[in-house]
Amino acid sequence: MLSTRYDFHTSEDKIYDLWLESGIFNAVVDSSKQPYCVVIPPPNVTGSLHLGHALNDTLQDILVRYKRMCGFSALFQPGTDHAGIATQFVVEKELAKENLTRFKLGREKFIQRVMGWKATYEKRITDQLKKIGSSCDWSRVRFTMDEQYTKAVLTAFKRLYDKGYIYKGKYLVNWCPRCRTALSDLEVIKRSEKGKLYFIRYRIKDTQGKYVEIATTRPETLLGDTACAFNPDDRRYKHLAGTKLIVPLVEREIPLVADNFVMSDFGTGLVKITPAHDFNDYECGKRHNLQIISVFDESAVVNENGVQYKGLDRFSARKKVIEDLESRGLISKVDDYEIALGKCSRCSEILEPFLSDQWFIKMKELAEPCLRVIKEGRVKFVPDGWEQIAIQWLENIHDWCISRQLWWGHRIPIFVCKNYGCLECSVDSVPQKCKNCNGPVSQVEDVLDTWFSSALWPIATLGWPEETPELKYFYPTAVLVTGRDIINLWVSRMIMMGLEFMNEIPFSNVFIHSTVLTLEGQRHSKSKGVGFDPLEVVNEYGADSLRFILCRKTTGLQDLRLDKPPKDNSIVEARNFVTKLYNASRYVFGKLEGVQAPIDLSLTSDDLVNIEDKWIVSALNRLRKESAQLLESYRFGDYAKCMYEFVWDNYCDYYLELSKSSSNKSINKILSYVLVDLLKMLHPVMPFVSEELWQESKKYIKLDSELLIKCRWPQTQQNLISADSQNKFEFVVSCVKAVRSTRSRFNIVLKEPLDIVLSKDPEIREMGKILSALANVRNVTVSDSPDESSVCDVVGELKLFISLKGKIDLKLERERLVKRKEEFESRVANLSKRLSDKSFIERAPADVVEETKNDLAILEAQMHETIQVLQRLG
RNA sequence: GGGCGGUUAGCUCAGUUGGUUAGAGCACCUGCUUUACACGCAGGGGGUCAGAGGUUCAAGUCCUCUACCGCCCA
Repeated sequence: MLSTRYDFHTSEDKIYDLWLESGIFNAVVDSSKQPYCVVIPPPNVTGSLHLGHALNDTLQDILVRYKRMCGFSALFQPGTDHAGIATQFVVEKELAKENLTRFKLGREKFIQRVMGWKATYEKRITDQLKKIGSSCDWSRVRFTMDEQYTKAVLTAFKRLYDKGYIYKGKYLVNWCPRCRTALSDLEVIKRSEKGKLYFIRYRIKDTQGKYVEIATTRPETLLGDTACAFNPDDRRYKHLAGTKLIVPLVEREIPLVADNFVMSDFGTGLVKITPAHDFNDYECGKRHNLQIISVFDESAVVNENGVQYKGLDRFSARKKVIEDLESRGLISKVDDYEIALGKCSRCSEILEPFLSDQWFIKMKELAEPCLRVIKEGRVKFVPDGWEQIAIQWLENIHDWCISRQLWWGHRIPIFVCKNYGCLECSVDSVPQKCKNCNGPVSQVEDVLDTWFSSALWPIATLGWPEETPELKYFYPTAVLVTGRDIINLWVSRMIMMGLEFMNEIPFSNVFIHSTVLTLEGQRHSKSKGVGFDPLEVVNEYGADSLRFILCRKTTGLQDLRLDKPPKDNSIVEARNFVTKLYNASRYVFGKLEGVQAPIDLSLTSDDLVNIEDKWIVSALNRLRKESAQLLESYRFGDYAKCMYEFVWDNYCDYYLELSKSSSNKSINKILSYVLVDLLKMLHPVMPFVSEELWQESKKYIKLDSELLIKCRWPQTQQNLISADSQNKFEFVVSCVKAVRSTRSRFNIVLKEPLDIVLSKDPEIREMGKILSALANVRNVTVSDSPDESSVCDVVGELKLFISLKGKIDLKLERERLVKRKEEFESRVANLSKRLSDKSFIERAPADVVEETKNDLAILEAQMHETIQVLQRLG
């Protein structure tokens, strides 16, 4: 016999091993089956998984397990992402603890260090995924820097390069001075922060005391000013066009130009132009052929162009510049001002626009087909609406800066000739000398943006550029499950690459799940000590509980709030549900214990003797259809909810209770039949406990599969659905509720039997048995003139009298009935009013009018019955 | 500034194409050692559906505006 509580600690590892041994996770290219492939969004090898990963993974695993049970050949593709900047950042932090830097180590040794880190965290991540039950094909784990994967990345690069889509150039890019690399615009976090607006006086050349006043939020960049500008429509400055100004402190002569980008209502309407350190200024500089003077080095420290400020970091430089300006009386005013800042999405450092040599991909050609498949709905976003994020981005697409000045990543396969700078892209071999001039060559130092490699994830994990059987069979994949924050960074780019290299979309559906937040609305973050670690919850409550609650809470909302007890009891709700299922199974097994042969589940209508038997089997068959439909349409929350309600309310509260006194010889068969089905339908969301119970039930029940995970999803049997049985049973349940409610009102314990009288024969023969079992009703008789000491409830279209013989508190009962009566009256009034409204009769559809008339008739009857009962009470 | 989502019970959320009395879980109150389960059973209280206006015979549901919260883009 099983213990009263499910011991997930001993069960989970054991069950997972059982699955592993069975080989069921291993994907098979099987032409007799339909493929179903889900690629996991590869977690970064930076650290351990958080709740967001747990959610992401749970949803995918639910889909994969469901589809596998539907007979698909499933591949749940696991793997991890090398995450260039992020991983390099964490390893550099480790080095710092040892007083080391990557430069001290050198590129090769540094890469070794990172590889060590990767090995540790890749294992940690896969272990975590196993802990929460993911049915990934572990024989196919991929890493974005694997040899095969690297080949895919470099091949993709070369093909794009050969097509002329990749170019190199000196551009102003978003630069992280801490990571010392360029970033793409999508990796910039834009924030608005409190800052200052400085009003600084620039002397007009060839005058002694004449100044103009400019406004800037970054006074230190004046060291690199090469112009000042105003809007050509601004009357205040028109007359000064063409004059020269002198930059304070560096005493450089610069022109005053007119340019449309200047907003006259900003500051004084006059701005300084620093093309090397501001994106707008850079464009302005191009328009006016301005000189570009860079005053920072790659760490944002002032270089020799900043003369006396050389060696100061940008923040100290600002302080010093302000001091010097003030001492010269050149600052006329300082205002508070909200400034827009770009921060590094990895290390939060304030970014600096930086002029440097970078590699870019022309995006127009790639974006167009991607935009088309989204707009045509060939790639469908669920819940719908999220495609707008992609569309908006694709319609304003910018070229993509793909070079990163990092060491950790795929080194750009371009070789530069030292003589003339000739470029050669080579993937298969390392060129020794220049094709054109035989000069010595060296490879570009930069690596590729991580997102360049992850954009290839669906094709590269399946073996591209080789034409592997897996690629042919599993591509395009079925659905991509991910969060909204990487729709553009990742999803759109995967579609582009899929279309470019496979000429086919990578997935037809994109499910965007919620962002997991704490109850207060913060993101869970281990480093900030906010929220909790999913593994901690798995340890305390079991993987099935975590999976269930994440599934249950997956509705269409952009956020999902989840915390740990005692603040948030959701996880307890899930754990209780697991226990409930477990104990219901224990009950069934208890009944089967000692029965000689394992019970055969082939069910015929002969087995369904009682109304509750027909009801539960009918409802079960409806559930088979409903649960499948909900999963097919990604309505995870509703799927969990309908399973929960069926198990708890229908199966446990009613059917199990009734089975205790059932006269049906087939009762054990039906109990088992329903239970086995529930285990199957719960398996996607609660794989461990359902499999554990399946294994246990093998002792008593003839099952069609050794392992639950290998079972076929139950098919709906239309002939077993009976609306009539369900209606009848629901009627009896309302009678049960009426009796229970009366008991509670008059403090009549369950032990004491009650007699009831019905005003009409409801023609449900089993009613007495059910009422007896669920409400301890002794006798049910039919009469419309019950004894004086009865209380009455109107159930459906008849009256239910409960004989109480002196136990009634008349006053209490009268009060209750008056309240009842008033309720009926107001509802009757409502409906009569509606029906007496000519426009309602004329304009509402006939069936609605008919229905309303019916409802009114019933309500009136109920109201009259109630009034009668009241009169009798006196 | 442009686009999107949210606002329903103390909390977290459902509420299908408008149609009787707006639901669930948790929390709360009352009763119960009913041998599957106290991680339980039974009963109960609690909502002017963010606000204003409109469309309609009929609005939590459709339209407009406002407020607040969040996300994306500039």
